This record gives sequence, structure tokens and C-alpha cells, in this order.
Amino acid sequence: MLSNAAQYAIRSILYLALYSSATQRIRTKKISQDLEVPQPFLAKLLQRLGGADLVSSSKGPNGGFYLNKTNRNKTVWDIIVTVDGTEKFNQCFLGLHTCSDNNPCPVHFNVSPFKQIIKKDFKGKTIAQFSEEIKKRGTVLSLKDFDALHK
Amino acid sequence: MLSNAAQYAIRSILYLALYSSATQRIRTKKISQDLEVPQPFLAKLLQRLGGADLVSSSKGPNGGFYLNKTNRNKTVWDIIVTVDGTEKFNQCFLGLHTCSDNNPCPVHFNVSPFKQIIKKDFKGKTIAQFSEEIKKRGTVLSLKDFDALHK
DNA sequence: CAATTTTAAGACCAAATAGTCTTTAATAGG
DNA sequence: CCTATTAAAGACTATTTGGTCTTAAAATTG
Repeated sequence: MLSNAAQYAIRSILYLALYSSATQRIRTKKISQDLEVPQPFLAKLLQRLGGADLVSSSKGPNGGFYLNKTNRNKTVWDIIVTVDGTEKFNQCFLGLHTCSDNNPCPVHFNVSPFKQIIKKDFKGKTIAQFSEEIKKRGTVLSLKDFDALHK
Repeated sequence: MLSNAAQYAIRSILYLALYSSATQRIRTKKISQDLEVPQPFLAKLLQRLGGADLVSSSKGPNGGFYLNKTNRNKTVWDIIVTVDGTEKFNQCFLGLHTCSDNNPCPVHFNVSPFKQIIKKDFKGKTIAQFSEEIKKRGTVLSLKDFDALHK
């Protein structure tokens, strides 16, 4: 459903929400290792996310990426929109352009309600809230892949 | 979520379920026009579906594609598996290979239950049952795009 | 059995996504 | 102010998916 890029983006931003701050910046090398994502690809992606004001960065020694206040008030939906656009997410499961509640395809009501709920979830919660939730639920619910690795 | 090919495949097979029989075969040209799908692409796709025993065909004048008894007892899930494989469908929303109920990613419980329900729906109903349902619900619920076009 | 119509098969081309590499610019620290 | 370190920028390559085209083979009809 999401592109690799969007998946990487969401995971990176949640990672930065958990572990970075304006004074504790994180280099792409470390992020890519912890998230098991190709480093050059991630670098370019974070660059894009920077342009969309979803992450912050600074160059030079002790530079790297982090999230500021503004960044933390974005949503997962913002990330998806920036990286993949809305089209793929909203499109009919069978690819019919005319599909809607009034004019549904044969699987519309099997699929559509769920997509609405997921979308609402992703729109309604900020990155900050999301990361609080991850912390609260502990390691079981956390980004296991890199939580374990992070020191 | 599904590839174009899988979407075309599902729509084509439901179309054949509604309008074809062993004596009433349908040519790729007609199918592609009614479904608004590129004809050569569809031809190749139907060829593959034939190999997987999801559709039947015969060559020559008055030839074309149709569904036999066996074909009609397949499920939408069978189509998805044949065309796209199971991987994409079962994979974690954020792309984590370790993600599971025991070891969930941050969005696992937002997404996973829905996928299970959808999958169960698609596994549990035969093409024959599906097409009955489409007929029963009338044109409103039907494959509008081609239902309107089909004479 | 010849002509025509249709799928079968497979080589081919195009576009999107995924991923790499190299050069430049900014910044911190000695 | 020089050097090292980091992101920014953009050109480049690879892989996958989507889609086309051409030739062969099967079946029907006269």
C-alpha cells in the first residue's frame, strides 16, 4: 500500500521523535543502520522531508537530523501525503475510478470502511502523540527492530 | 495494495462469471473495451490465468475466454495469490519483517485486524457466490464501469 | 483442406520506483 | 582560518511493473 520510501519516512520520523532533539542530532548513518534502511536512499529521503518541514537538520560536526516543535506537530498522514501523495491511498481496491459509496465496486464495502478508519487514525494524531504512545506501551509495542538496537 | 494486473484479473474474472459460459465465450477485445483495460496486456494476463486454471479458453472463430465449473469455484484470494503472490498482502504496513501480534510495529493494531477480515472475505467466497451477490444487489452494487456498457 | 479467427508464446519497449555515487556547501572545533 | 564532518544537490544506474508487438498454433467454417 505504501511505497518503501513512505515506510522508511514514517519509521525515521518516529525514530527521531523518540531519540533526537535540537541538541541531540542524529546522522543518517546511524539512522540507516538502526532502521536497516539503505543509507544513501535515506539521506535523499530525509532531504526531501526537510524541504517539506517534516524534519530539521544541521550540517557539520555534530550535525544531523532532529525534530523541532513544528515537526512534532505533523501527522503520519502528512508524511504519507508528502512522500506518496494521496492518490494510491484513496483509490478503489479494484482500480475503478468511478467507485464510491453511491456507486460501489463489488468489494467497496468490504474495504472502504477500513481505509477510512486507518486514514482518520493517521490524520488525528501528531507525531508527538504517536511517540508518547509508543513509549507508554513499552518495548512490546515499540519499533522493535531499532528499539533493541538503540544502545 | 494490489497491482494493476491483479485488479484487472479480478475484474475480468468477475466479468466472465457474469457474462460468459462454455458456449458463450468472450474475446479479449470485448473484455478490454468493456473493462477499459489495455487489450494486449489483458491478453497476456488471461493467458497466465488460464495456466493457473482460473479461466478457460478456446481458440479460433467463436473462441474466447469463459469460466467452467472449476474456475467458478476459485476465490478472489486465489486470483491475488496467482497474480501478486501473498507477500505484499501479508507484509507489515511499515515494512518491518519482524512485525506480528506478539511483536507489533506502532501501527500494527491499527491495520492488521482489517487486513485479516478482508483476507478472510476473499478466501471464503467462491467466484460463483461472488457473482451471485453482484447480480442480487443489482446495478448499484455491480461492476458499474462495465455493467452499463454491456449492451 | 484452405481461409479466417482467435488464443499462446515470447521478445520487446516504457515508465516508475528504488537505490547509488560524486560534488558542493555549511558548520564546528582546534 | 584550516580541517574535518556533516547534510544538500543532483546526476546516474538498476529493478520492477506496466504495456506492446509479432509470430505461431489451434479451431471453426465453407
